[in-house]
Amino acid sequence: MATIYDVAKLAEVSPMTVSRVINQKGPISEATKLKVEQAIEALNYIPNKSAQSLVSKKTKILSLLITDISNPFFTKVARGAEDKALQLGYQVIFSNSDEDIEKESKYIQMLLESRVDGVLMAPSGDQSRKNVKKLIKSQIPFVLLDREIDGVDSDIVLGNSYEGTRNLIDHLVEQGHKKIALINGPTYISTARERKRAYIETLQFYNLPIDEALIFETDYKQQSETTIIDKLMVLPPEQKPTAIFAANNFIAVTMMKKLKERGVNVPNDIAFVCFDDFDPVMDYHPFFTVAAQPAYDFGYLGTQILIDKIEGNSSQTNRRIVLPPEIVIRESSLRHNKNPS
Amino acid sequence: MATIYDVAKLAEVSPMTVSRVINQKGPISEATKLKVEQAIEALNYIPNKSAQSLVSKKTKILSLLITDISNPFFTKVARGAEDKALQLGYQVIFSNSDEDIEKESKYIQMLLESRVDGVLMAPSGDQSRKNVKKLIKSQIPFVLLDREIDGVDSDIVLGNSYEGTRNLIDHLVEQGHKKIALINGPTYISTARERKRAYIETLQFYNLPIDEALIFETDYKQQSETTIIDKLMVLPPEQKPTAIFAANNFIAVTMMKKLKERGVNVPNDIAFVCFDDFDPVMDYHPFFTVAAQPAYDFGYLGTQILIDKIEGNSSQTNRRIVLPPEIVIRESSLRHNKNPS
DNA sequence: CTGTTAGCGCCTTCAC
DNA sequence: GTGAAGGCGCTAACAG
Repeated sequence: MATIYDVAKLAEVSPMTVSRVINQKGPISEATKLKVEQAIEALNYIPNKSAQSLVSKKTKILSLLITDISNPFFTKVARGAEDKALQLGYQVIFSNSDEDIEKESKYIQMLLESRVDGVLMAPSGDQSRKNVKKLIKSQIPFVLLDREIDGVDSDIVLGNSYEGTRNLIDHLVEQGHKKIALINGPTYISTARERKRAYIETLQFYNLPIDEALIFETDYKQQSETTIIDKLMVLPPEQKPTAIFAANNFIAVTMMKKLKERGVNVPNDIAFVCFDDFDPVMDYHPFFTVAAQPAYDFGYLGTQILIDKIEGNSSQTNRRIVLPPEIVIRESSLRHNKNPS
Repeated sequence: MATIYDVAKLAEVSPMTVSRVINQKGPISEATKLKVEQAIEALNYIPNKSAQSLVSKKTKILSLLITDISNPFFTKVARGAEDKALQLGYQVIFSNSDEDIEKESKYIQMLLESRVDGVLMAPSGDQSRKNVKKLIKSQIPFVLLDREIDGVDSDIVLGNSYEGTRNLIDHLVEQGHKKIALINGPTYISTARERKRAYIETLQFYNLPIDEALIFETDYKQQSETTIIDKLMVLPPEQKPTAIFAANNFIAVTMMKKLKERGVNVPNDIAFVCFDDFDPVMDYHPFFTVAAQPAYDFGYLGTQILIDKIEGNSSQTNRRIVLPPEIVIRESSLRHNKNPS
């Protein structure tokens, strides 16, 4: 692999001159510039970023640390992040923590070693505080995505979990539901806390009772607790919920599968709503009533803010961007009244 | 940010000794090792990968160059790649070419500059040959995913497009269909070529006519040609297809949307099948009959092969792994005979 | 078991 | 407009 010296020799100039033409800075005569470019071409010379980074202390690499790219929500976040990164000349390394603090910590260590210029992170929960502290200690800029960490103030792009939840419950109540089960994520994750708070406060607003037997906590992962449905189904008729609110899309899918196994029909036997949308398949064959978040924008805006920080175009105060979810009412929460199509 | 020299000074040893404990190689006495570790801790020292790379000529970074992470197919590929990479101590940079050779070329340049140790690539088409040549010229190991490039022999992991298509058509013919439209991807992409070949040969096998008016070519992207459905719908009854085969999931979604707009019911008015699956939402609310590919394995195995090549554990001959698709028959290709549920 | 020397490829600084 | 010297942080090769 050719180096700047090889090019210099061929072009009969100094390495410094070659460096100048590569980086297009400093004064160069057209003639020598041409010679150098020909030499670069002839030798198939490609600048070595490791060497550049060593000097410049910039890698032009961002780290995107999410919980699971398989979740359509994070897929869109990733797409948004990558688009903005490309625009601004950065590359992005992605990592899946799987909601596991150990895995997350391992990645934090790796990204510190890589000297990435900045980090976009959807923390696995409040326990991520220690990892964020590491970033701060190493002075590497970061932006949180989707989830806050209790007690840390930082730049962040997230959705309005409270509002989305309230609107979803509003809808359910309008449909006549009074007993609504909440199948939540872990409350050490800020979104789950907010969704629970909104659930409770909205029920209270409607003077509906809060029944602890209808509130569950599982995790946001693909395989969540399937016994919840069983517990719900054995409840006496006067306590059994007529609607379920799942706190994210993965929980929704797991619960729906279980309901189906149990022979429970949605929406006729029980209504169903959830947070987060699915992939574009829903565009033509909609089913779930959801609070859909602008996930692409989480990534896109988060990356914009991050790069602003990296390049020092940023204000000192932390930015906090809260994006509203869109309530999309579909079949899963609407009791069939006409002939089914 | 502390360097190896700072650590050396604090621990009262030479930088080389520090290097040895970091890399856990070479003989070290327990005593000095401890001293060094304490110094590392005290200074919050983290090895600089750029510097290591400059010396070792290894970055421990892989490039995953796909067309669009938003496609659930590639999402799974990415997940598989990342899982295997982590196992083996690599990080992965991901990029979306959007089926655009220009964008792909730009990324190839970037990854060459980054000196990634290897590349996993789903080429945008046969025109990607020039990019692959660049990789070869720079001697950087690569593995192709999902798509072959006409005229290039390489390690590759892909699906069996021919078999998947044949099985899908078999199914349609069994359902009594004789006029089946093909809405294909661009034939400069190997999968589209194979799917077309299988489509034609299978129809011939059944002594069914090949009607050019039923064969279309659009692209594999999210927004494909929507006039195709219009063209299909104005065909005279004796020519109008009773079934549609879409060559990938994005095409399927676009066509389904258009059919819906046009008031055409699937599967009652027309049957529908496609290549590639969607996200897990389908697990409980299945609709599309598909040839589902083991996308996760594409990424997982591809990464395994790539790292084998990088680390020289590889045989000289190129490996070619062809994974069979799974035909999943669902609602979209089955005419309703009972009361709809 | 530990240290010294030299160099990876590039760029900053300062001459000319 | 161009070049020489030195150093970024680390490690291979050799010495002791």
